[in-house]
Amino acid sequence: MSDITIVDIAKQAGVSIKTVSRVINREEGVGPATRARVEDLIEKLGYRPNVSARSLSSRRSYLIGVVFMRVGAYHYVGEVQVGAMRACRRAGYHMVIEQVDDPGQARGPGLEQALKAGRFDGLVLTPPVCDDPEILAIIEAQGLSYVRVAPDRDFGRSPYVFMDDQQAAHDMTARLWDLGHRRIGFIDGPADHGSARRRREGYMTAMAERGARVRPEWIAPGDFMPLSGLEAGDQLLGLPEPPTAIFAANDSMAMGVLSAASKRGLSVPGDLSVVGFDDGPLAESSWPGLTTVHQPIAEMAEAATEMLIEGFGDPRFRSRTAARQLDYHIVERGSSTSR
Amino acid sequence: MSDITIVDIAKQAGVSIKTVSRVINREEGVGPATRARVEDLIEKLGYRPNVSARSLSSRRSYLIGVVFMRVGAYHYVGEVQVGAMRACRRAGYHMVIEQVDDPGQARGPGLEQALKAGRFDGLVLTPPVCDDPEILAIIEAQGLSYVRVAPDRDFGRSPYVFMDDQQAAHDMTARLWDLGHRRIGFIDGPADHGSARRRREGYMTAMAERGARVRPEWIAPGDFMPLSGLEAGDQLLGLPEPPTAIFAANDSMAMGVLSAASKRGLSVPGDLSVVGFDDGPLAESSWPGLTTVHQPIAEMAEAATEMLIEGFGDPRFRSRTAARQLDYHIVERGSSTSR
DNA sequence: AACGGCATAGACAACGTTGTCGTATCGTGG
DNA sequence: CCACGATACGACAACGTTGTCTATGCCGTT
Repeated sequence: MSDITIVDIAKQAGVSIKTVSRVINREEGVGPATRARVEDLIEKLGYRPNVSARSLSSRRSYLIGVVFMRVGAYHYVGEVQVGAMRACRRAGYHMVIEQVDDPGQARGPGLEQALKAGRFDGLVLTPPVCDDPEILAIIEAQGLSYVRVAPDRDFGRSPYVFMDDQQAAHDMTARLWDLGHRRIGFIDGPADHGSARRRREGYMTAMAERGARVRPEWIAPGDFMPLSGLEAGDQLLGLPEPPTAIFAANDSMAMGVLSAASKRGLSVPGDLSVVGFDDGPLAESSWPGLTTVHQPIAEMAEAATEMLIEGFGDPRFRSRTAARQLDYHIVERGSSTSR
Repeated sequence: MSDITIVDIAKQAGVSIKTVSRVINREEGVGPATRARVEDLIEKLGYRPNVSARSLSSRRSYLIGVVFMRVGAYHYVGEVQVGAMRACRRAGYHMVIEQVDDPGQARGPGLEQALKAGRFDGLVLTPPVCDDPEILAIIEAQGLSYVRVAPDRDFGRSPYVFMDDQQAAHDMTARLWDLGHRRIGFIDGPADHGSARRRREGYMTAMAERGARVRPEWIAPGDFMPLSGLEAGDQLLGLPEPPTAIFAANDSMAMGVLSAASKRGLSVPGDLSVVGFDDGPLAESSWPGLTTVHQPIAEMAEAATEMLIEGFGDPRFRSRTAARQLDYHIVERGSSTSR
């Protein structure tokens, strides 16, 4: 156990504990010589301030909560954690993760209690938690700062980080077009899902810009799960004039399309190009590898955490509707090729 | 912000703060009437003890660190977190996650600093961190309690939780045998990976018990990645007398085998049965669904966290070589059938 | 009646840091 | 040479809890 305290450092340096405190916190009012002496001692003894004492006194916990819901892909949450962790480390914060299993649980012993315990200097919220009005209300009632990652609405409610799903889908569609594909199918996501909607619109816009008439039967419904991709793919490939390329609104459904193709004995990308959206682990591990849009999830979480930390001390933080946009990019793998 | 403190409760209840403290901590020495009155008041005012003050005074942080390395599957880490979170919630602990990106980083600003800050009542270590001697040394130097999940060696070094990989692989092999398969291929994992070795041994034992001679070419090398599964599958299916069933040492490689089969125009499970190990998200999302061994990852992490929390206060905790074994089960999906 | 023991409760000092305010010391301008 | 402001530092009281020690009341026993 790290038994040395600020008092030990102060004694050995021949200064008061307050001076040591000043050095630790990079406050001014310490002469260069004194500062150096104290810093050396801290280094030498391997002293680390006790975080509990620190937060008790300063009313800051140096703790950031990352709130998420366990839906579908572990991948998303995992990437968020990686990014948030990077930012936390840099700023000397720790990261506590808080899981909300279902909206009802928010008021149970879970989230609310955790928030009330007086921890957390701020929160990073990920979808779909960041769009849950009940949870937002609880958080705001506690007076906590928070930043949202890829929120779907209430953009003015807090700072947030996002990427342009629509433009990304547009680019991907344009890419297929440039490869010579003209009959391009699209597999939609859940109806109430904002990202899914934006992706569909990107597809539609790109097609329209190129003077292509999107036939209604080219757009098949899906729910982001692989099985729905299989069914939708089956449906599209069963058309009298089937598409030569299929753009699924996420990777999982694209995987389903690969299965559908294999069921019909079609080779990918020879007979059919398939592209997805997300660049999750599935995209790499499928065969052939999936051409898809890379979402910078870790980077978005990192940026969000950064914004949060920078905003501490600013009382008007919550109303500052800062937003940061990050870039996607298209990852070319084996599942798409020119016609 | 939760501005009410133990003092407010004490005043309103007409008792001393110490008595309130006793109620909170379920200590004895409080009369039933007093206890009830205090409890009501706590409930009514929504009071939650300030964790910083608590840990400063009690030298307990009510914080548990989950240490992991970001390798391969998000799924594993995700499940670990789910399980550990359950145990933490029950016991009123919070969960801080600490990522070790590579062994070298352990001594960098990352893990060691985090540990020194005097946080963490204990740690839960997951593979492969739990087998890293350097990291274990750092942790032990801090005098921290820890429990390992599925360690691969040094079993006497700390309490741990595990499942019987060998028996599971044995059962799975027996199952294929009972379905009528006689030529059963096996795709191995990385050479230095303990679980992989145990799974192979389970397969070998089961075959041997049934009097089957395992031809060397039935065992193909792999590295737990899907591509290696594809190659190994290709190799096995290219044999003059190809196996009728392939058992891959993990799900990712089993996915590769599915691709290999589809490349050769073989239908699964009609022409070939394929089974895996892990029951990760791939197993559900593949087509056909993968028959596989379900590893109770979340449950193992939960048990480990429980052991950790129960062990607090026991100074000889680390040397208590308690171990808890959890059960696997086989999940039947569409990728295997009788011959 | 006196006493010991138990159940219940409170007073007070930690815990290790930061915030507030006070005080030397020093250089500088008048 | 003095007044004065800046600079560098320290004393001391928070912060909200728990740990330790002590006090009170009540019961049963002798």
